[in-house]
Amino acid sequence: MTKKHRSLSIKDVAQCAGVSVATVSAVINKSRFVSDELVGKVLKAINKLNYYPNRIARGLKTQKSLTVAYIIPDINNPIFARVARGVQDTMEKASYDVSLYNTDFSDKKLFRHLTTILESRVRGIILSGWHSPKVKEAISLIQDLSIPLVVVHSPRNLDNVDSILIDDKKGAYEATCNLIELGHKRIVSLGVKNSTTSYLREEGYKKALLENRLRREKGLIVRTDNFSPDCAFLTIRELYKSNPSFTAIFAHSDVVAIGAMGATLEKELRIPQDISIIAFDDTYASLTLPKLSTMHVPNYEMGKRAAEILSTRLKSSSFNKPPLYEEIIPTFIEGKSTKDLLRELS
Amino acid sequence: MTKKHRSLSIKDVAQCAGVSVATVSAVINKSRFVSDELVGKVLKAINKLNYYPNRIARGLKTQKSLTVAYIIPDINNPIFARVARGVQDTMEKASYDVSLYNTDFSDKKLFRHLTTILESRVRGIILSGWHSPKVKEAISLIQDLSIPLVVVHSPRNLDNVDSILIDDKKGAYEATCNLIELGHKRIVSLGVKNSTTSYLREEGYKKALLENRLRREKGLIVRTDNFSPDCAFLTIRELYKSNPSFTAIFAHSDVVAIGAMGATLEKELRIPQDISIIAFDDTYASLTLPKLSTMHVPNYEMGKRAAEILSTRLKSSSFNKPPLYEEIIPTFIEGKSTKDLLRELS
DNA sequence: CTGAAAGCGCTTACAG
DNA sequence: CTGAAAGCGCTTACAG
Repeated sequence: MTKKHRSLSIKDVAQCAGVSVATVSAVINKSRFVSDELVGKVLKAINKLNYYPNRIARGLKTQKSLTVAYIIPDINNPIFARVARGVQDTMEKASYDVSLYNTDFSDKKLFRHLTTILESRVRGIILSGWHSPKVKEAISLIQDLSIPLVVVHSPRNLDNVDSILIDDKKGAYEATCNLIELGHKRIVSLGVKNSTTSYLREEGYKKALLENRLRREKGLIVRTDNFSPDCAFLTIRELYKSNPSFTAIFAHSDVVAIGAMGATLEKELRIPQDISIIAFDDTYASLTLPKLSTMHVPNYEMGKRAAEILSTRLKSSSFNKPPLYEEIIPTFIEGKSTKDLLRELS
Repeated sequence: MTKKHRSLSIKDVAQCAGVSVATVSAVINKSRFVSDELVGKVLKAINKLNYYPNRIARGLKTQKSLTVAYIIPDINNPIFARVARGVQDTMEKASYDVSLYNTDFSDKKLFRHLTTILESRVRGIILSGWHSPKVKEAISLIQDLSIPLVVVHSPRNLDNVDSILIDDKKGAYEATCNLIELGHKRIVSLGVKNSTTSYLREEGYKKALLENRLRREKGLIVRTDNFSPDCAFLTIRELYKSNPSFTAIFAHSDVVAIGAMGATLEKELRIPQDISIIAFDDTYASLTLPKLSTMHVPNYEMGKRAAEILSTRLKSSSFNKPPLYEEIIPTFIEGKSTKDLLRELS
């Protein structure tokens, strides 16, 4: 249609409206008073030409871009997808775009993306997920360029950066107490190897046993290879063979809980009549049969909060305030996978 | 640290290296020969200053941005999350960024985002998901500005735009045939109201019955209110009361299949011994107990393909080629939710 | 109340 | 082989 492939500029509008570019700019941005007459002319020209102001050029001139970067391991993980929505919805209100970068837990990808991000002169960065130790290096890189950064679901050993994360230990403590209150005494902790998150959840489990004067049995603390149902299935199947003396399982995530459910069913035990299961995350809990009781992690809200903090930092007034550190406590969601042993006895 | 809050420019580098900006530009972009000596100086300066070239400025000058927009209903839907990864991974290789926009099926949001997108002078757009009829208007808007567009999982009634979608009818036909081959004769079609996708899947179901000379029973074709397990649960529970004469269910998605599983279990029937279930999408199929047999939709690959097509369009040579229309056939994934009735008989 | 002009950080002919 | 200068599309003092 259009002969030249260049998109329209403010000059074209100015010419069409018979005014100066300064005036066009002023009416677009309402940055200074313009007489009704000229406003009318400009608006007419904009409509006639189907003109969209060029954000890029504006960003170059004003030295501020209107995009923020959101870095995660993988958008296919529902945890990050939910955080992402929280981030998007909030930044959108402040009329920012958000560009998404998946690292797949790879340092190489992380740093490659970081280069792009820094070249893109984003206004701020939100980083989430448990990356490798090198993430510290990445963070310094960002901070050296004094780009506002907030971190969610992050490693704990960071300081000097706004962080928002889950109180894993407390959540696990509450999950375990829940089981104990139902009368369970022999409770499995189904964790995952090499995961800080899982490590903390195990700590919470231990604390709950301790406080309730229950014996901690080494054999009931198991760790599977990764956050997948299949690994967890094998681990719990094995446990049924070697040490089938438990009545409940605290699974460190919904995903591993699903594996535990499979092994339990295979053993021809019923959930919750024979075995109670409580999970963590609330990603898939509402889709299982029976529905899993789980510790709900408010990922959407965490993303929202992260974006709010970032927005605040972006208003330069609060640029130098001390870093925020917010720890969110998961809440118990009752499903159908836990049973009250005491009620049965009475 | 840095006194001025402006980020570094090519000028700073030029000055530090004692060369002209043209030379700095040349070494960064390898756009013309530069003597080893000057290359060395420039590189040293870049490192010393910790300089990142400004993509925005480059985009302004070259009249091409390096970002594409990806518009979807909701990143929390695993279908779109998977497509998104396909898009990201592919665009990334071509060193594009992708900005993500969620519409939640709202026209208002769609058009608001579109404004932002057009102002951002993105290089191309990928649109996916079943939006309202207004999506046609959105598409013309994009095409009027001759911005390359490809559409995935889209309405079917579009022409003149690169499209990549699922052959729902064929997939459903194969799912149903699968059940028929296993000896099932009374098969439920569990669909969803007001969904084109589901409508097409129902067509495939009917075709399979017809070709296999099975009677089509009105009572076995049910439609639930939306793609949620709970609605499907109620619908199938109702069906067990009113017309419990079937041995298999073709569920139009994994999510509704989960509801059907719940109702089946509630009725104290076993899957697959008493009732076979086959689903569609392969979003949650691998997480259910038993694992659902399902029709796998290669969302990642579709996103990848969409991005490839977009990349090709971006090379202006193929700018005017006729629009592509690719229909992908889902593949059967065997789970544990279907049973061979015939084998039992023999 | 409005316009002419400088400049944001780049790239790219054009000289030399 | 390299530099000076114009210009991408804006915004914003500075005049008037």
